[in-house]
Amino acid sequence: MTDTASRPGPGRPPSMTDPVGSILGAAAGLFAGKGYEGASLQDVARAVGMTKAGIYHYFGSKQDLYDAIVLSVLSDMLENAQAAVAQADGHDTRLRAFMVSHGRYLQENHDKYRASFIGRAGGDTTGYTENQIDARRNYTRFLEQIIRDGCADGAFETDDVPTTARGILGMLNWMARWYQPTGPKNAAEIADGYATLILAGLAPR
Amino acid sequence: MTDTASRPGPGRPPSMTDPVGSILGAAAGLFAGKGYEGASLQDVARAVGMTKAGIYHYFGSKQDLYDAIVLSVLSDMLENAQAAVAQADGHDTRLRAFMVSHGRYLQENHDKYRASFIGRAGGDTTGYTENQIDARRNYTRFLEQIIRDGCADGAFETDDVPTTARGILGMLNWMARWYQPTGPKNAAEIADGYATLILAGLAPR
DNA sequence: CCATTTACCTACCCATCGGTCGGTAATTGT
DNA sequence: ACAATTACCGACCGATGGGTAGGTAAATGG
Repeated sequence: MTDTASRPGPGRPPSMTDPVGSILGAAAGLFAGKGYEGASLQDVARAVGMTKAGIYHYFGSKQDLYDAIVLSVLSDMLENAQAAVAQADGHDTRLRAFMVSHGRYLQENHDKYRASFIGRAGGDTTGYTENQIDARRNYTRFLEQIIRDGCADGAFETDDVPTTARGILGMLNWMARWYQPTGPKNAAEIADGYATLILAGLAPR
Repeated sequence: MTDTASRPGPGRPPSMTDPVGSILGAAAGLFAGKGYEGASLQDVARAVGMTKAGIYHYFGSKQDLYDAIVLSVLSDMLENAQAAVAQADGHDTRLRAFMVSHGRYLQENHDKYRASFIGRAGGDTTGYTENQIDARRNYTRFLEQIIRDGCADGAFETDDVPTTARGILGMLNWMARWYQPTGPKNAAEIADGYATLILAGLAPR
C-alpha cells in the first residue's frame, strides 16, 4: 500500500527516500497489523517496492529488522519520558508527565508502537533479544523510580512499587490493542485521564 | 513435552483421557508460549501424542481450535464474574469482586488465558471471529455496567466509563505478559491490589 | 577512464505450513 | 455375526516461509 519508491529498473538512481527508513516504516505497519510471524518479508518487500533479497541488503535477518524497530521505539520513549519528566516539578506532575508522554508517543507512532508492544505473541521474554529486554527494563525502572521518589516524600502511597508500575504500564500498553486515532479522544488525552485516576489512587489517605 | 497419551499403535483402545480436552490443553499451552502463528498443528499433535490428521478429526481447522479455546475462556470468565459480583453488595465490593475474579481466572487457567489474550498479535479485531468479538464485548459491557451503576449512585466518579473500563481491563490483561505463578503474589492478590488502587481513584472527591 | 562499491534483482533452496485423501483397526449397534 | 461408525495414521499436496547465490547496472573514488 505505502508505495513511495518507484522502480525504474535495475540500478536505479540514488533513491530520493531513505530505504532503511521506508523499510522500517513498512515493516512496522505490517508487524502491527498481522504480527511478527504473520507478516512475511515478502509482504514488507512488496510494501516498499523492493524484493525480499533487497531487504537483506540492509538487514541481516527478519529478527534484526524487528529488533531495529523495537529498540528505536523503546529508546525514543525513554528519551521522551526523561525530557518530559525533567521539565515537571512535583511528584504528581512528574508521574502525569510520564504517562502523557507515553500516550503521545503512541499517538504519533502508532504502527511502531503497536509492532513493539503487540507485534509478537507470547510472554515478555519470548522471541525478544537481550537488548530489547534491557531497554524495556530501563523504561520500567524509570517509572518505578518516579513512584518510589513520590513514596519517599509522602506524596504517594503503595506497598508494591513494581506491581503498581506494571499496572500503569498495562493500562497504557493495552491501548495498543484498542486505540484508534479516529476516536473522540487522542491517546495523550486518554493517558492524561488515566494519570488522574492513578494519581487519586496513589494519594496517601 | 506434555506427553500423557501413549501410542500402542493403530487402532488404540478407548483412550482413558478425553482427546478433545487434551488437544485443547496442549494447544493452549503452545499458543500461549509461541503464539497462534508461531505454533503449528504439528506441534500440537506431537504434544498430545497424535498426528496432525488426527486433530482434524476433532477440529475443522486451526482457527476452529483457537476459537474453541478463546470462546470457552471468555464465557467462563463472564460466568465467574457474574457469580462473584452477584454475591457482593455495595459498588466498591462489586468492582473488587469483578477484578479479583478476573485475576483468579488467570491464576487457575494460565495457558488458556494467555492464549486468549496475547496468543495473537495485532489489534483487537485481527484474526478474531464474530463470536469472539461478541464474547469480548459482553465481558466489557458487564464491567462498564458495574462502573455506571456506581456512578449513578454517587459511589464512583468518572467522565468516561468505557475508557475507564478499558484501563482496568488493560491492567488485568497485561498481566498475561508478565505474571508468573512462581512470584511472591498470586494473580488474585495482585488484582485485589489493583482494585484498591482503582477504587481510590474512582472515589468522588 | 577504470576499478570498486552500492544497491539492488532473478532464481533458487529446503523446511515447514495448513489441509486433504484414502486407508485400517477397534468399537458399537442391531 | 456383521455393517456402520469412530478414531485415528501415513503419505501426500500446493503454497509459502526465511534465507542464499550470483549477477548487473549505476554511482563513486582515484
